[in-house]
Amino acid sequence: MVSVEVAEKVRDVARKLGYLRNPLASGLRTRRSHTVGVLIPDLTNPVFPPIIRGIERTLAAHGYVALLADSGNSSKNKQALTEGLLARQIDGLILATAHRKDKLVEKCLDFGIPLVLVNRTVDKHHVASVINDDELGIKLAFDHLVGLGHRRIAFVGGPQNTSTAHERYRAFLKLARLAGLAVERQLTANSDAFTEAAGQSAMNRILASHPEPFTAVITANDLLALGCLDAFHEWGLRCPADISLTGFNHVRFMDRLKPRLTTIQIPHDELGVRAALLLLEQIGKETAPTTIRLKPRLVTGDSTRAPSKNQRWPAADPVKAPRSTRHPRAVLGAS
Amino acid sequence: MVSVEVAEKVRDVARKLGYLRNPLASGLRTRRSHTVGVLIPDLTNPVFPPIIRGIERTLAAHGYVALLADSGNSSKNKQALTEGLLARQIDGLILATAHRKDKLVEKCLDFGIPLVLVNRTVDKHHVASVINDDELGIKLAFDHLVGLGHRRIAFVGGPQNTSTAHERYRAFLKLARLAGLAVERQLTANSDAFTEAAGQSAMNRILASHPEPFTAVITANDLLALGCLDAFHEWGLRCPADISLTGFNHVRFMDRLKPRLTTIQIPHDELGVRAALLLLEQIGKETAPTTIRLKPRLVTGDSTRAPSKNQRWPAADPVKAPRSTRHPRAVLGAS
DNA sequence: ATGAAAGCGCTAACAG
DNA sequence: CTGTTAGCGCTTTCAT
Repeated sequence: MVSVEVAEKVRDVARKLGYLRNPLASGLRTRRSHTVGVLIPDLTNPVFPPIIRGIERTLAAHGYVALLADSGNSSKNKQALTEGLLARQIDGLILATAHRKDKLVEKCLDFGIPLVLVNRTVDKHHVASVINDDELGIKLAFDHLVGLGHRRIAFVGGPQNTSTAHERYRAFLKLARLAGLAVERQLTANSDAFTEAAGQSAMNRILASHPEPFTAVITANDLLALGCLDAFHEWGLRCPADISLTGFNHVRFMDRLKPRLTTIQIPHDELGVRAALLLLEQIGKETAPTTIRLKPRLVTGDSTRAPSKNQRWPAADPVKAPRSTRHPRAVLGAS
Repeated sequence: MVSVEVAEKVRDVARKLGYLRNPLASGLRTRRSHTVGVLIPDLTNPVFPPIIRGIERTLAAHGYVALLADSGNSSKNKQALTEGLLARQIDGLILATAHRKDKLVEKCLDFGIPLVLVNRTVDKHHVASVINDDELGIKLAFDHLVGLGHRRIAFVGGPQNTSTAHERYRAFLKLARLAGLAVERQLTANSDAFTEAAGQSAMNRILASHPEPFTAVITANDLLALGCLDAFHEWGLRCPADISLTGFNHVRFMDRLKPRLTTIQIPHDELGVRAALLLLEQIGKETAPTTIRLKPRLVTGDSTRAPSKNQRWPAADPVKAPRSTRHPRAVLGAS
């Protein structure tokens, strides 16, 4: 070994000459690319940026870099993009796109690449996952509403092929049963996307079934909640005067809406950080698949209040406007 | 050459065996990684996700993949992350972090790597850039307000070391001069970040100088506009009853705020798409640095209306609350 | 035309 | 312990 100061000098000169070690070449030899794939369903969905940020920051701190791929909610893309990532010799993969039964997840497991699911997981929990405690989240909303005196509570859920939507729906049914509330089929509607348009249409379905008046709605997602507000508007219902409403996810700016939305805050940043750490650990050495479940908390706005004695309730269907152009493009969302 | 069908068969078998060409190895030989670095200042700022999405989608369509790095607004990180990206043999670099005089941009130019700036550019425009036409944007807002009858208009700008903030500020001064409006120093304030907190404090400075009443405010960014709303609230001013307000960027959900914000929509997606295309072109062959300037458009909400005959105006400073904890963490924003 | 061989930049295994 | 060499998977060049 040469003296430390000479070594330092060499390094200095190397830097000055603009030498940068080529990690691709070294990776060719060591089969380590120090690169991780991150596949998300839709960057535009406000849920994901903070997660990605957490992932990226943590990876960078460990000398890794993120290959970002946005599937645009298309499973064809998912497939193709993942193949591209794998070909690029990524050391591991973080998927934010998982469905409850997910072909791609199975393939990746078969492939044997270190894999971590974030935000959503699969039914068979044999994959490392970092998710929100959705049951707790719904419980927080439910208890909050019941505490305010609500007894007839409706539910607007998301696509049941995602673990988040499914868990939230199940949690609602369970809590309602435990609390001794009659769970009427009419009072729940699951939409096929986590979007405002889908939420609006779900709430419309509930209201169009002319149920006995209910005083509160729990939704599985903030965007769905926004859609409910649109539906309320159509039917001449006021929030929170006639109906209380809760969201889920605490998307930015929700505290600046007409009624500030009461919602469930999930630790997005930490979700990303923990996912990255879990993956790095797995890359280091074989590990048994863990599921990390982070605790959400309730953020109270003013979209919830005690039920009113003289609730206004629509006598008939609203006059349909020619076309509600509020949501021109159906952008598929996610949670 | 063997027959086409045999070639096809071989490819099929190769796929079935799970063969994926290793682009790292081929890149070692060809000095093409088919990889592009994307450096952004803060993923959490709602301006960037759609830009990145546009970039990522376009790159993917051309067989490229994005190495995403989030500098968290720190220039040390910028430096380090960029070095990491360059070492990884990226074929090109997209920077969304540029300042008007940007050391890093100069370095990258010296390095000779294909470079495209997006959203913001540098003063010496010798770099390929895809930006918004900020002068036009401010003109749209200005003309809208003047058209409504406003004559005394204030301006809240952003950090003048970014081209966006600088252009918007200059455009405002120019338009005011051309329209023959007296431009009082008191009526303009540039904040040091594109955040709600910075906007609030800037508007507070203006109001605390006790200027002759003004009837409208143009801001250089939606988040700054939100901060202005907070300041209005502190001073007992109503928007739009007492003061009209315009934003800039058309951030999502701005159309659901208390007063729906009148703002300037810039084509974020296209910004990303065009930046990616410009970079790919440059990677293909040496090209003269172009600046692409995309056209924004006005989105009218109800934060703007004709000036009121009986405008309410604060007689004294507001009673200071112990501390406005509205913005606990100062998160540096960007535009 | 077809096939063998060299080498991209690096590291790990190997002699010296 | 130090210095040399082979080879990661691919492309390109050079013989055949």
